[in-house]
Amino acid sequence: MEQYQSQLDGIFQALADPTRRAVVGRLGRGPASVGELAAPFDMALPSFMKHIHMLEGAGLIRTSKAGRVRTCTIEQTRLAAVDGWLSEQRAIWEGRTDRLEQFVTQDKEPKK
Amino acid sequence: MEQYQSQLDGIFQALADPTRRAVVGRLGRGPASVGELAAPFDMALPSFMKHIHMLEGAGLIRTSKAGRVRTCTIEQTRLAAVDGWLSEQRAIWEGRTDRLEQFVTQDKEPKK
DNA sequence: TTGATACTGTTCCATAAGGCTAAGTATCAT
DNA sequence: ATGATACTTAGCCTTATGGAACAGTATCAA
Repeated sequence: MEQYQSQLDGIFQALADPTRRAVVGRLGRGPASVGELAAPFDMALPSFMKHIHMLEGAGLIRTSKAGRVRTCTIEQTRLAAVDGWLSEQRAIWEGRTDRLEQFVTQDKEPKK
Repeated sequence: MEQYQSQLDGIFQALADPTRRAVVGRLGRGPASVGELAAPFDMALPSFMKHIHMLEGAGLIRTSKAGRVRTCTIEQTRLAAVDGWLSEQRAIWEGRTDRLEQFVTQDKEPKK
C-alpha cells in the first residue's frame, strides 16, 4: 500500500515516453524480439534497450532470452494498476470515497 | 493526433510523482489554494509550486489568482486522455484494432 | 503605514533521463 | 573456424527533475 505508490511512479514514468508507449502498443499484438521492436525507431540499439529495461523495471513487460534473441511479452495486469488509480480518482470526485481499498490493493477483475 | 502523443507525455509525466498524484486526489474533493495543497508536504513552497506548474502545464489542473491566493481546480477531462489510451491498449490486445481513431481523437463519453 | 500572509522569481545543486559511440559477448550459419 | 547476428556493457554528453535557500512582490489586517 506504500509500495503501491512507488509502483505507480514507475508505471506512469515508463508510460511518459512515446517510444515506450509504442512498444507497449506493439506488444499488445503479441510477443516480439528486441530487434523487431527496435526496427521502427531511428535510434541506436543501446538507447532502445534502455526503454526496454525501463518497461521491464516497471513490470509492464516481461522478457526472456533464447539463444541470442530476447523476446518481450506484455504484462497486461500492470496496466490494471493505472486503471485502478483512475477508478480511485473517479470515486473521489464522485464522492464515493469508501471502497477505495478495493481499487488500490487488489487486481481489478475483468469488469464485464 | 500528433499532439495527442505529446499531451500524453506530459500527462503521464505529471502523474509519475506521488506528490502530484496526491494533489490530483485532493483536488478531486474540491478546489483548494496553493497553501492548503502544500500544507501536508514537508517541502519548501517554491519546490511545491513546481509541481503545481507541472500539473497545470499538463492541463490536469487549472489555477487562478484572487488577491494573494491562487486557487487550483482539477480538470477531470484530462484524465479521460489516460482512460482513452488504456481503452486503446485493451482494444489492441483484444484484437479490435479498428475504431482506434475514436479513442484517440475524441473525448470519451461517460461509459455507463 | 506597518506587519504578516501568500505566493513568486532566481539561482543553485545532485541525480536521473534519453541519446550517442565504441567495444564486447554469445549464438547461429556455413 | 569464420563471419554475421543479436544483443550487452561501458562511457560520455546534454537536458530535465525534484529539491533547497533566499530575496522580492502584492495583498490584507490592524
